[in-house]
Amino acid sequence: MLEHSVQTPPIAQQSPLAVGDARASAAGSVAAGSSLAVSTVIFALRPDDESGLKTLWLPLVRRTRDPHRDLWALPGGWLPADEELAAAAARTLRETTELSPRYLEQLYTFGDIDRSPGLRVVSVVYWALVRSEVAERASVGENVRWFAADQLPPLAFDHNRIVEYALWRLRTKVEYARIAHAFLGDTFTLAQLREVHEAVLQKALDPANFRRSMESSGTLISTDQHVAGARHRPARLYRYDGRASEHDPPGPTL
Amino acid sequence: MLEHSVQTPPIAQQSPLAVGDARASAAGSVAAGSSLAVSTVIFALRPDDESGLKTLWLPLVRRTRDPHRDLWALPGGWLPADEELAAAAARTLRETTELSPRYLEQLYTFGDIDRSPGLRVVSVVYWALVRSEVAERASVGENVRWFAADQLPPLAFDHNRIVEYALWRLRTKVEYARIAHAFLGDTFTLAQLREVHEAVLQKALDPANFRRSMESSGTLISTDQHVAGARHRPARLYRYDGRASEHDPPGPTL
DNA sequence: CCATCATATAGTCAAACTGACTCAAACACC
DNA sequence: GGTGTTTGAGTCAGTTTGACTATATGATGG
Repeated sequence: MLEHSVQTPPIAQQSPLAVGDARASAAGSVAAGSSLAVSTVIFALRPDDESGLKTLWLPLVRRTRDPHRDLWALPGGWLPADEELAAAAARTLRETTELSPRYLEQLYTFGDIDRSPGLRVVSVVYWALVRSEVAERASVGENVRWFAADQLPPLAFDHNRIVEYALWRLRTKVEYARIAHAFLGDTFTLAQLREVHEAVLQKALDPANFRRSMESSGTLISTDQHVAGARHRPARLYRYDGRASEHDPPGPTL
Repeated sequence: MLEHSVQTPPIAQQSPLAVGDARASAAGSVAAGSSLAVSTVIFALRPDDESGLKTLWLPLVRRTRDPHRDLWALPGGWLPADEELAAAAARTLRETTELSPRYLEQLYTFGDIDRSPGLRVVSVVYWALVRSEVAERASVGENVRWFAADQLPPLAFDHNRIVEYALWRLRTKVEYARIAHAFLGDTFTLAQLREVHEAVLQKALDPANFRRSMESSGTLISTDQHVAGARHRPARLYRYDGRASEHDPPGPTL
């Protein structure tokens, strides 16, 4: 287990801003003068209209004021002084989708001077995963809409870049971390779990090899339940082993 | 190259604040009211006084005002409205150590409500690597001192936690990313590079296997120079292949 | 000049891991 | 009861990895 191997993580860059439905907007001046916002990239799996295969989708909100009025943007808002960062991310998620995140993690802090016209805004961006079935019936309104993650229109600020980075992170992380189950219910079949991996990685995986690697990962608990109904051998239901990963560092997840 | 394998990256948590020698300190109120600071965890390799082996060291600054007056803290300060985040990190690094970073990357943004008494402060924290030889003659004054990374005193705010997280990140990243050379000069022997890895990972590595893995990584360019003088076979000098990693996502490094 | 020392560098070997693939099991459906 | 489809077990070869052996080469000291 030495040095170099496969992938090299990212080193993103500052950039956008995030104000879905920001509230107060007076350009207050801090110690040295910057505004702090929190935004969230929310991923869910949905069947593509055409292929029927599941793909990644995310909700965006329409901006109702300048700058970038009428453009779509990531859900977010100014950080209240009395709210934790992750809590603010979870709240904006809930406000736009009426969902609770199954997984929520800080992505990156974007702070380029020029990413927002006029006011300097620093955005702490989180990324979240929500369950597919729940996302199906998630609220959609005039100013909230779900988009296929790889077919986004030009977004406000540099939110396109943020989503790109979040996608990169999701795709690289799903290969070594146990996060795929965040798209599923408490119990699931290996086929369902594999479907998640295939949707995220955008490539087919060998069922037998996938099974082998998941079983050897030690993160699955097999139940004695099976799903019947399909015209083939019933699949066993599994549950995720919630015990903390031995490799995590400092903090918890949420 | 499927799913689960070795390590699971972190999910740090909010926490500290960072004001080495902060400047203005009026508790200005932003859009919703938080102060934004930038801090940097600066790593260098230094020979341990006793063992002579190289270990990780980092510079801290003594706080000259409340809160936590006289405690040691990470270099940092308030974010000027007209300065990029990474630039602010590099500047505080330069101001405290008179060095330029060979490697600089955003670590995490800490923003727990209670991590600073009184004022809510959100700190964007960077981590940096500097060359060992240069760090040797780095400035040290009454209010700046280098500490062994694994023997820190209680620091201001939750800077202890930040350093722990930065250490975790350095140790996991050195195994898959090409960052070890940031501790070295432009050319180096494989023994020197291995020494860096050993110091960071705190374990001995097999010279032959290390060589094999580095050579197969494709990131080393062998020069035709050798270092003579030692009482053994001369070691070849190598240079790092600066071409961008094919696996990086969105942004550059700095 | 030669023996010795210490590390550089090359090569070997077996266990572990991976991707591709085969095959029996088991249920729905006709 | 036969057919179709996916589950779940197992095989096999190629690759990777850790442990280890062996040779190369210059400095040093007699």
